[in-house]
Amino acid sequence: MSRYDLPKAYDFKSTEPRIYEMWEKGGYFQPSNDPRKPDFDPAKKPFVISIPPPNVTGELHLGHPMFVSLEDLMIRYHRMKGEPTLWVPGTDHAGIATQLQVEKALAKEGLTREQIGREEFLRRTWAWKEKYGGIITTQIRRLGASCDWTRERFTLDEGLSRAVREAFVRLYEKGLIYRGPRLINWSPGLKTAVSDLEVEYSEEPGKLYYFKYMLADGSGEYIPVATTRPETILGDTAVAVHPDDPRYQKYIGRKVIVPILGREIPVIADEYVDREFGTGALKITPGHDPNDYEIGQRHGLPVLSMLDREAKVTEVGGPYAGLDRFVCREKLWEDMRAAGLVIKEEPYTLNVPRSQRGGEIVEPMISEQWFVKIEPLAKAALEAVRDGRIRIIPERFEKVYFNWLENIKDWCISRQLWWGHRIPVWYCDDCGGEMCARTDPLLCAHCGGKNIRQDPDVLDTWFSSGLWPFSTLGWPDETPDLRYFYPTSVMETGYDILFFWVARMIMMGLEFTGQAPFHTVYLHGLVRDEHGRKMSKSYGNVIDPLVVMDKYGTDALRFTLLVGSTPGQDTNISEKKVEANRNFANKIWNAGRFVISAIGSLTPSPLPKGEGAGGEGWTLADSWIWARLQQLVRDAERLFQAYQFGEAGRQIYEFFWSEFADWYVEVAKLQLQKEATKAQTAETLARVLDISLRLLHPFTPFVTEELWGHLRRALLDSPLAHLAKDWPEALIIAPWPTPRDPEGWEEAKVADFALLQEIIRAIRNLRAEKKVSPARRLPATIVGGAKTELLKEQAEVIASLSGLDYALLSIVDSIASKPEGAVSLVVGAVEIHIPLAGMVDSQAERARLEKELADVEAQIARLEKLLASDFASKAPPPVVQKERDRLSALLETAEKLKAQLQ
RNA sequence: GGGCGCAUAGCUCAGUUGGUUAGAGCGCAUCGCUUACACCGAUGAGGUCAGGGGUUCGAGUCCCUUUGCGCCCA
Repeated sequence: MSRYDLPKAYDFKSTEPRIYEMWEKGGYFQPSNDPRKPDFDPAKKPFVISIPPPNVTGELHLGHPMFVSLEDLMIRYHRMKGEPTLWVPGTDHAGIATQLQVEKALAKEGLTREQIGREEFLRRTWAWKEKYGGIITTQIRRLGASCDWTRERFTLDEGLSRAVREAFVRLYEKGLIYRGPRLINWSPGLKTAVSDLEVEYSEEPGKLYYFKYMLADGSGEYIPVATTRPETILGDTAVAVHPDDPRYQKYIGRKVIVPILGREIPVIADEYVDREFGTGALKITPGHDPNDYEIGQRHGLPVLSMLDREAKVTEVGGPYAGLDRFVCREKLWEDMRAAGLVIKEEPYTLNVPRSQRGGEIVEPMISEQWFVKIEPLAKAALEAVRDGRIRIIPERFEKVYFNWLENIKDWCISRQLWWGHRIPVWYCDDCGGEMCARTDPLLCAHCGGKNIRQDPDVLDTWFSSGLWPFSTLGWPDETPDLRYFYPTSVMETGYDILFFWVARMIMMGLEFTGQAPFHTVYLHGLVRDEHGRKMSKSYGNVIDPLVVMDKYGTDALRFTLLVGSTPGQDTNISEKKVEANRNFANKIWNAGRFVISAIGSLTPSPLPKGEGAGGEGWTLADSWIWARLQQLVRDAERLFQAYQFGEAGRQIYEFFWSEFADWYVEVAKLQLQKEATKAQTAETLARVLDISLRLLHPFTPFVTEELWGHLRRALLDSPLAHLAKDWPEALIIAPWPTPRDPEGWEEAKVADFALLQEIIRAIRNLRAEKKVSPARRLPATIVGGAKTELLKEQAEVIASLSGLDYALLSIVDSIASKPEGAVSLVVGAVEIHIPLAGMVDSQAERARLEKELADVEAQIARLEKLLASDFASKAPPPVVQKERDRLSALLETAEKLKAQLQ
């Protein structure tokens, strides 16, 4: 195989790993201007993204390729623009998820974490992380991610742990962290608190239970009450009615008796009560319901915890103590029925709070937890978006963001887990003192006692993720990286973690660094299956990105995700789409092969003068493709600036396939056969391919890098070596094409070429309709009118692309009468007569022309009406002119058609 | 209950300062292995841009409204 004899189909399997290694080893992922290096220039403005850290032991799913594609695209674009570019990679420790996996492994050995103890458990978890933690980053590499792996971080590594500690201590010292018993969401299975955000509500069929709250005075009177959770009766401390409810007003201030337990509790009045719901009387369980908790606070009601950490009934439940919450529900209800307290049950749709992790029913309960007083932080975060320091794309998510921050509740940050950042607070058993410290204390700061112990809880993983944009750069130290790369530029992630993560990063960034951590938030949508369904294992519609990449290549997957998505909008993916884009990668490859072989066939010869392809000596096709390419460069740049990456990709795709490959390459085949145009054609092919590959590189980095390398070597070995003399050694750092203003000649050339395309299409269409064999070259007479000169010049192109016989093609200014036995086509002012001896049915031919004339006349009528209306005076002149031009072309066509019908 | 999104060709989707006969991919039909590519090429069929109203010379695009689906928050 000779040097430029490339395989017929693009082989991504052998290419991708090789190219990635070349990039990484070549150091291209590291910023071109680096504070670690001696020639560092602090004045250059960098472009920085911190990766949304995937779970360290997580599995690759389509969400990863989505964010990697978008971020890598932005990073590559800015890198090619010559900006110092840094993409900081890393993973997070995913407290609950990882701990669950390790516990699962333990369970296989018949062990629990309590049995082996905290220390041993953590040792095992670290071992687990070492074993599986590299998988996800390897997979992210496979996606082509050009992040600086020398700066990879992990939320539990030493530096970041110090950042977490520092952040906690600062908030603590500022009085923004407090500990106390509050109503929180408790996960009985995991035995930890979870934050409000980690609870999802699902509508499920259930029952509404109606029963009697007997008056304590022994009158036999009762208040009917409805509840969805009868077991919580055991924790009731009041019954509430609406103050204006005539049914129950008389009971306000009196006492009722808790069923079975016999406790006396008051009847209170509160406007919160919805008179329409149930019976209009509400049982109040402050210990197990957020709304009841608030009512309880208002009325100073006692708070009873009737469930323990495992959601079993406590001693508050008297005879039911020790029962599981759901068993208790049944039992209590039966007992109440026996006691004649049950009124009825009816079917009811419940709103069941479930843990986002694992799906078990979460129990609101009172628990001693750590909280961040969030309001001051939220205020600052609101302000940063309101005043434009941070912009969210798409904009509508700003509203969502405001709404959440305006109604935010204090953040429960403690988790009763072992895997995570331990809360840096110690308690003294001697004096009861509490201390929060940056370094582990040995003695009590208050009494000097040795009997101190650290709070057993760890912090919510999102607490450390919130520090990510600056902790990864070295904070709290004023490192050179932090000084230069912070604030970062764009935060790109899914809209589903706007609250979880983005908002918290903004709050923390402002609080700890005084600066917004990034100026732009770009939110992508969720990836769904081809019919818009959420992917789920149980449904069996999960698409595994690794399988897809094995089958179609990384570029195909990336292109599919990038082009198929709009900011903030969910996107549906199917293998079919990826396959289509695999075909596109192959198209790029083969067009490239063609160009390279054209370059390889060159012998030294002079080139026409003039820059680009608009000047003297360039053919119409040369000028046309150059004009179109320059337009593409302008459009792509505009779209990139507007974060319209998908649209940019589509336009590049369209250009490459439908203009460059389908038309220019076809014309080039002809031009390459002639000595006079051979060199310039190869040059144009090379230049257009080069710029196209640069534009495509952020979308499909592998195939473009590979091909560009071949193109570069082919050029350097050819008489066109000067074209590539300034090119760098790899496409990844090749300059992004600079948009240039049009030079003035473009419009006419594009219009001329469009006429050729129309003529060629008309002839091809005729051939297809008349079933003329593709091999058969047809004679033709083209009557060009004002365009005769142009058509004569382009006769070979027309003949070649439409299958006419060049030797039997005559192009004339005008013609006395239509040739006998010929089929006639009309394209604007141009007539084409093709003799199709024996194939022309004059009857049918006449009908065809008549139909065409009718169409044209309908359009003429429409345009004449339009131009006679206010449109002519009110629309901008260029728009009007366009319609006038169109009309005159139609009039000419009609003219010709009529003549033919005579 | 509040907020947001979506509804465009059989399917999946583009269409961002409103410009006048609406685009792509897949699928479908007919033809073709022409020396870059059958992971291809050529040609074609297919749409009252969810319904109604309004603004405008002009609306898929802006405003109001109805219907259906989805999401977020409470």
